[in-house]
Amino acid sequence: MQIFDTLSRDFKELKTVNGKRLNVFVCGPTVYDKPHLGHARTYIFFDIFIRYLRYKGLRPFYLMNITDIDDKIINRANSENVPYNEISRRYSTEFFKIMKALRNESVNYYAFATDFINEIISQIERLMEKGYAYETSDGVYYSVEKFQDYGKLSHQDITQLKAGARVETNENKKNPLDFALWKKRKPNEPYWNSPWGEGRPGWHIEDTAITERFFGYHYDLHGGGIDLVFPHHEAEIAQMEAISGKPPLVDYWVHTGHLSVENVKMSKSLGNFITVEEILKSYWPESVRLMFIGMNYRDTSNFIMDGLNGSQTIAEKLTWIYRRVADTEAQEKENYDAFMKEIKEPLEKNMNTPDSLVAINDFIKWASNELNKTEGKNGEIKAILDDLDSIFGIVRKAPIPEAIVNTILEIRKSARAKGDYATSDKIRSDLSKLGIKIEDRGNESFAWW
RNA sequence: GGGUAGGUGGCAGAGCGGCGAUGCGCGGGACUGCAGAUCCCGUUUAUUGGGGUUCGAAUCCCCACCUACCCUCCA
Repeated sequence: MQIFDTLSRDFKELKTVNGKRLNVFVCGPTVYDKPHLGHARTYIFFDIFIRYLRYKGLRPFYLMNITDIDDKIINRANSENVPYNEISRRYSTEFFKIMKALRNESVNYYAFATDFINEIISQIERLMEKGYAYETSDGVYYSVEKFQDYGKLSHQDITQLKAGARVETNENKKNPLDFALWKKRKPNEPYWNSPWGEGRPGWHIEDTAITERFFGYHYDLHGGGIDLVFPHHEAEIAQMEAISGKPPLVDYWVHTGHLSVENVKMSKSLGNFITVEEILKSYWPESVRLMFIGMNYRDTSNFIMDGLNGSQTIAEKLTWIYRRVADTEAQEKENYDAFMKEIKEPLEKNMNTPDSLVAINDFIKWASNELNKTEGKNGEIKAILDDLDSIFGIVRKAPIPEAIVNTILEIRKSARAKGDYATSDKIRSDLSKLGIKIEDRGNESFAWW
């Protein structure tokens, strides 16, 4: 399949160097607040990407870091007057809860930065030995001028960066672009011991320490939000390739576009951050996923409520179909082959999920028609739904006590037979409030949820 | 100022040299006790602007304008 690589600015054929194994690292969150829709966008995309690779028969190892020590975490801890690790524990727990709620289940391992302090120190020591790092009164810094390729990922010219950028003022640094590998302890800050005294790791070094431990000097694919390209991923390249002397760090750099809300950039100051928690109070995770499937992952996209409402409609159609065939045995026959081909093909072209959605809609239309005519195609419909769910996670299979629902339907049926529509309508509307929809087809009724 | 990615109907969003998809929304009809779902029809000239290449351009080239992201933490 083809995938767009940020470094080469081109589509590249995805090849593995290790048979079916594919080592993948995606930048996880800094856990100092609740996840918002932008996080959902990025992590749902990578979840579907990995699910699809597995569906294809590859064996990706999906590694994600959790930044559990950082200025933001410390600030939040100070403002709440609690230890830093209470903040990181609270919001990492929240993050995992949200990931599960969104049906992002493909991560193999979450690596907490603070569990890799030894690896971090080891990397900094090696950078010092090789002359890429220097110590100052407040920390250890990476000297970007020592690394010839600095800027290659974001296609920046270091001298140009100096020219216009607002750069942090730090008298101790040789170059304003130099970034911290180790930050020496200030009063009331958490710390670990190191050859440079008590302190804590810089942000960029966490990720290379973790990936070196799991994957070594080189791995297949690195993902994250577009905003991380510079300086974060640039710094990762500088660190690991300087240490190893064996570029490249990774073969494919994959970045997701940002999400705005009702045409306004999401930001704390504007107060328009929409948390995933809030959205999931009113919408199914399947709907949220379908909404993002309808967007190209690389585009800067705009979230509008109408769009999510539309996705909810599609999610409900899929569920309606699923309920009708839930008890059927899956059959992978000709219609299954034809629809799955149409659905998979766009994914081969840089995960063009909007085009897959077209094929999914074709399937919905076909399946609805078939279900109105005959039961002959139910097995194939079931097989397609199973695959759709394993690739995209968009088929809702909520467990509801069917026996009870069926009993209620029987009661309602006799009410209708007597022409007692007041009762039958009340049952219908009450169940609807519980998320159970009833449809009448002649004398018989069908329930779904 | 520098870098990068883009500009297609009310909204979302494909197509990337040869009738401009698809979904949502909206309008109408069939069906229904009603509703929902489903089905059918419609939504009349939607490709930022201007040049160029070509028999033919949304698609390739040039110019302009506009947008987003990055150059500070950010998915």
